[in-house]
Amino acid sequence: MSETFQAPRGTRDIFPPESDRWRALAAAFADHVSLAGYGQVIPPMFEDLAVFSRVGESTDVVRKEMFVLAARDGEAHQALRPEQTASVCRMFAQHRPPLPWKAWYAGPNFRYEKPQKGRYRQFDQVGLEVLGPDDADVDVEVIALAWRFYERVGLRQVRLLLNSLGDGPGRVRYVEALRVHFGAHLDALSEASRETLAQNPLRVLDSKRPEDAALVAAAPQLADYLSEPDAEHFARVRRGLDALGIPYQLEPRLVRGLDYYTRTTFEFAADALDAAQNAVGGGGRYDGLVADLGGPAVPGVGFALGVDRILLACDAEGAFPPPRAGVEVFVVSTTPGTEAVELCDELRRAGVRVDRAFDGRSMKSQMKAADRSGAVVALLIGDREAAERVVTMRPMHGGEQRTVGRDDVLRELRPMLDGPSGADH
RNA sequence: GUGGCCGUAGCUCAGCUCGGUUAGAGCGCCAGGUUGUGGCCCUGGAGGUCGGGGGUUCAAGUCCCCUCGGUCACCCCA
Repeated sequence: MSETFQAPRGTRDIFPPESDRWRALAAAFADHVSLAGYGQVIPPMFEDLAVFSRVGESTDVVRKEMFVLAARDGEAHQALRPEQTASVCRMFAQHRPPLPWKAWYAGPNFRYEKPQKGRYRQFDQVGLEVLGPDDADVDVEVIALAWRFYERVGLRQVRLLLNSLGDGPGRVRYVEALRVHFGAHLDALSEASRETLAQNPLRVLDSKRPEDAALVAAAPQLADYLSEPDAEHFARVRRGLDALGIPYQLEPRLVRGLDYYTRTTFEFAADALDAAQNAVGGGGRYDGLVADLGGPAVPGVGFALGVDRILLACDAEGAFPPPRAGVEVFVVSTTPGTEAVELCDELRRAGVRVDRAFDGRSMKSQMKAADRSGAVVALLIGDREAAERVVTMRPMHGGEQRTVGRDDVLRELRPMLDGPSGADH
């Protein structure tokens, strides 16, 4: 067993029909956000280490979960991306596309974590970002697009958690208040949280350790520290969501794992998901990130949705089954000639989905293969058919088989194939 | 990084408690029963260094130690 290779820890090999489902989900997302004017961007899968460092020196993502690439000189300057928001902002800072800039993306990210259900070292996300507008309506649009996407794939048991982290002076005062609050009870705080406090007091609120629960509950409320504009912004976000009938749950302790978030933050929890990792998406505003990456002071807001977890949640809810795949026609040939290769080629060029058997197996064996392929029709070419330039068409789900002229196959076949499920996807 | 549970055919598992002749089943795969025809049925076949290493023993899939891997959870997050 030690001689055989296997996929690296935390990665998975995906086969049909699951891979068909992945493709369908990505296609659904592309279609979904195209309707709202977003264009796809494809950033590289690795970046300068510093690009990701900007998302937060104090975060686990940066401190211990980065897949750092060893360069030839032995120095580490680059890393596989742990998320794509930073890459997209770097793209913006570098190329300066016109504002507002609405971009979506899809693809794998990498975090060096210990795997468990719903958490992998390579995981796929689809997401989008809007750079430029400061308008709360953009926050609403972004959240709504995520919410409607879950609806679109058929998920029902998703909860939207919403918070505002504030920004500017209010944020500074709040962080200071937290530092004072937790600092006064250091001995009551868990070891891990004491360390977090030194790095980023906000994130202590995120602690789920039981020993911290009382202190976290007694902590100052962020809402009391929001500046007037930030409070107004947040109110507008909520009003927009109300208008769209999108339910949300205010979660004052939702600070999220990346340091760049300001003001609106949100997360989507899949309640049907029987796993500890039940966040199927999240995002928020990051008004300072582009500037941190050397760009202009342009505000931004966006989200990322976890493809792996969405699909797990779909499993739990019986939603989004794999699309029909496979072929419609199967060619069975027991002749030594080129009839089968020619027939397959002709039909495929006409857009018919065709497979066949190889290695000169017996007709019985090939018929079994035809059955397994899911084809609606089998086309048989034995010595008799070859000699007479004809093909026997056998319906696989009942009906009389008949023999037609070789040149009439395509025309005779068409009515036997059930329309739309045919040539597309 | 820490902890619980689990590693026997391609897959799902029995056998391990109380060590003992050629390690089993179902499904899947291949072939035959029908010398040109699938699904059901019947028969046969291929396929396993029992995760790896060490130890105990006359004898280890079975007992002990180590190790690797998987999985779930903590932490954190998609």
